[in-house]
Amino acid sequence: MTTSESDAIFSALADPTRRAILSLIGEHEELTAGEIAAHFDTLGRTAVSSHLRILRLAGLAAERRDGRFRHYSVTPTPADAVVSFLTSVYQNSLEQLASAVEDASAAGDTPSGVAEERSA
Amino acid sequence: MTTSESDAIFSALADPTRRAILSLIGEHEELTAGEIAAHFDTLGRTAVSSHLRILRLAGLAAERRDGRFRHYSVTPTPADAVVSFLTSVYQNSLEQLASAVEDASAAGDTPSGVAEERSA
DNA sequence: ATCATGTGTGCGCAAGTGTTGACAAACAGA
DNA sequence: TCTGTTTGTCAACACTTGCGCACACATGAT
Repeated sequence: MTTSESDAIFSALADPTRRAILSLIGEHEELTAGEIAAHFDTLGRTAVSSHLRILRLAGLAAERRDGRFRHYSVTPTPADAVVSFLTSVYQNSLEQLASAVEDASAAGDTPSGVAEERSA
Repeated sequence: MTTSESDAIFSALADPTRRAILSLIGEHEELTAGEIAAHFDTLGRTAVSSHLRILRLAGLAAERRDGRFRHYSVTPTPADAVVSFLTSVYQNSLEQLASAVEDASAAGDTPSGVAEERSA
């Protein structure tokens, strides 16, 4: 079992633009490539397309082709590789992680924009 | 509000070597830079030192200076930025994430090596 | 004081990554 | 069929990143 899969995921997540795209898609159900590109005036369609390709290959985004449109959505399964990495490293503070997740879950708000760190 | 902090974290996590280092440190309480470097025969000490610097700047690893030694440990606080990003994107499947975390928490084993994806 | 050890840093090189512009493919409408 | 729209892909460029080497710094031992 190689590191290829978690590698792809973490690499994909490394780019702030891709995280922003993923967040953007997450806010909506589905978004076409054009809609996504429209949200980033500092970015060309080619760049967005490249990022979408990487997200797709990493298994973080799904593509649904509908005529000439391509609708993108967030892959329903949370990134297992991310979770298992976190649990392996932070096994000591797992309770904190779990409570943080439940906390955010309880909040259940509609996040707008890229996820930012809080007070930290 | 910049993306600087989560940026640093995700960038740091993007490198498989750095994830391996973080996992390695996580298995032990503390490790000196030399001990860490010794675990990677394909890697020079300089490279390890650079990685440790990046992990430190990202707030993922802590350094304790003891004489001429430098002991590294995993920062007790799990990466909040990671969690809040995941929760923002995967708010729909938050329950899965939470259960996965609790699952791993219940297992409570001593992971050896970098966290790998399971059957996926 | 001198030497040996543990470790970080600056420099240059090789490799990887993102962005852009131009082109091609798939499809809808007239 | 012809045209316009939506989108992906290819080639080229600039930028960034990781690596090893040599050196410097700090500390401990002789």
